[in-house]
Amino acid sequence: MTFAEFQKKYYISRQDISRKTYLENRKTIHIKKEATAVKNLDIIYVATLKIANKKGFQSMTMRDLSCETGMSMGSLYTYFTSKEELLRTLQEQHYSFFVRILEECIADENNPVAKLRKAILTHLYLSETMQPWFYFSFMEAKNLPRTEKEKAVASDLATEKMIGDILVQGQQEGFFHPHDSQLGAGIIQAMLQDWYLKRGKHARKDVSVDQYAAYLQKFIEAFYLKG
Amino acid sequence: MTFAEFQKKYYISRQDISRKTYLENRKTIHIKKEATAVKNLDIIYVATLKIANKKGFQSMTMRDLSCETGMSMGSLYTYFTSKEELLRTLQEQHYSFFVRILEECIADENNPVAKLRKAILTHLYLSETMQPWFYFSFMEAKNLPRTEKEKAVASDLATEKMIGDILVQGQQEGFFHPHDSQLGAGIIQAMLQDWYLKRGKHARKDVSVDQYAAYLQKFIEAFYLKG
DNA sequence: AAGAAAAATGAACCATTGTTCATTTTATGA
DNA sequence: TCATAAAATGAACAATGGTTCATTTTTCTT
Repeated sequence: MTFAEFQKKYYISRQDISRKTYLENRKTIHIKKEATAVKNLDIIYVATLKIANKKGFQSMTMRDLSCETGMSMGSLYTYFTSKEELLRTLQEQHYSFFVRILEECIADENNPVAKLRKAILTHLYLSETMQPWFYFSFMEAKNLPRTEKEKAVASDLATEKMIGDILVQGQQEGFFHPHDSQLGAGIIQAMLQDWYLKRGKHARKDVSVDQYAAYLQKFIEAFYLKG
Repeated sequence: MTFAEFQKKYYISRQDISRKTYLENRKTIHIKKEATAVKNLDIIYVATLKIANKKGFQSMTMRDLSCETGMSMGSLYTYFTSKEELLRTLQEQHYSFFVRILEECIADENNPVAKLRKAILTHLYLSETMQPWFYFSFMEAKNLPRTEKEKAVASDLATEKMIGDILVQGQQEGFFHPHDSQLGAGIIQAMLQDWYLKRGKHARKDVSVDQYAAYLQKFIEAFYLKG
């Protein structure tokens, strides 16, 4: 699967994240019409990620957000009860979207070599699709409220464990060299993170996600794959 | 060279960073006795990195810093003129320390295989020695004042270029496979960054910097080294 | 088109936080 | 031991920024 194919298959507009936000927070969002709420929630999310990724969420003022979204202060507060609640909801909704797609993608492969390839590819494609949130999630992790912070840490470990498990399986079945799978998983994860943390650099070098994925693949397989 | 040997050879107490800060900022630091200034600057730097790495520099209040250092608000302001100036000085002084040691360490190797090993090892050892600052520098890069931000970006690119140059040299001299050296340098850098960005995780796994270095070495050489 | 419901507005409020400075405490040296 | 310089103090000030709500504007319905 190429990135173009991935986008076609898993394309879900950003608005679907806003829609779920609205449906799950009807009590606190004082807007009656779904269309209005979804449209504005999307604007707020995009603006928040844009500003926060430039100057940090703490440094982003509600006036900044008001300016960027074109909405008044009071209007913003009909969509969430506080700045912290905005952070919480944004994180929660994007995270649950990420988990859903990831689980949908993986698990149909069985051969460890193919499984590793699929896992790496899916992660890269997802982080490409949702780059602003991946970056945000990494950089703001320490500022997240408790529950969301724990989810972020758990998600990080889950990703690492997923890769580690594939490495272990590959070793047991004789496909991979018997290297330390924990260290290996950590390093592979670091390579995956580099893609969304250094997006600007990769863009400047004109490296596509497919080129990056192919290079990673070769790099990793040179060390692990037997024969 | 092991990490223990590196520490012995390049050990410079943190106070040397404070001392240089004092000597270069005598006009703004309203303290007459060097010993007093150096001691307190060190306390301030350590506390700042500690708090900022936990909650972010913007979220750190001067009252937090006063509490952590045990110094009064007024006292803090005899060591720098503003919170931003503290950030600037801290970054500038640590960065110049880092560059000095890095340049001292590298450049005596000529064979590209040895050179790559030395570069990786030195970077890991330095980031181990100055972990709080490395982490800080990565996470706060976007909040740094203009000059310091540019230095941080330049430093990042310089590290990548250094690695890339070694890869190119190795390819030209026939030691390395002809892989894309730019992509390779970026990925190696990502592996190096993982060491100081995920310090807690590595500590929990009881991985020493020497173990990590050895693993990286093998990983990278499996892909690049011929034969 | 008019009335009612929904949505948006932004000035005002107040807690927080960077910064200062008149005063107190500590260190120095004769 | 006392006088003076050095250093530290923390309450007070001013600006910033999150939050609210009485009012206005827009949208919908009949």
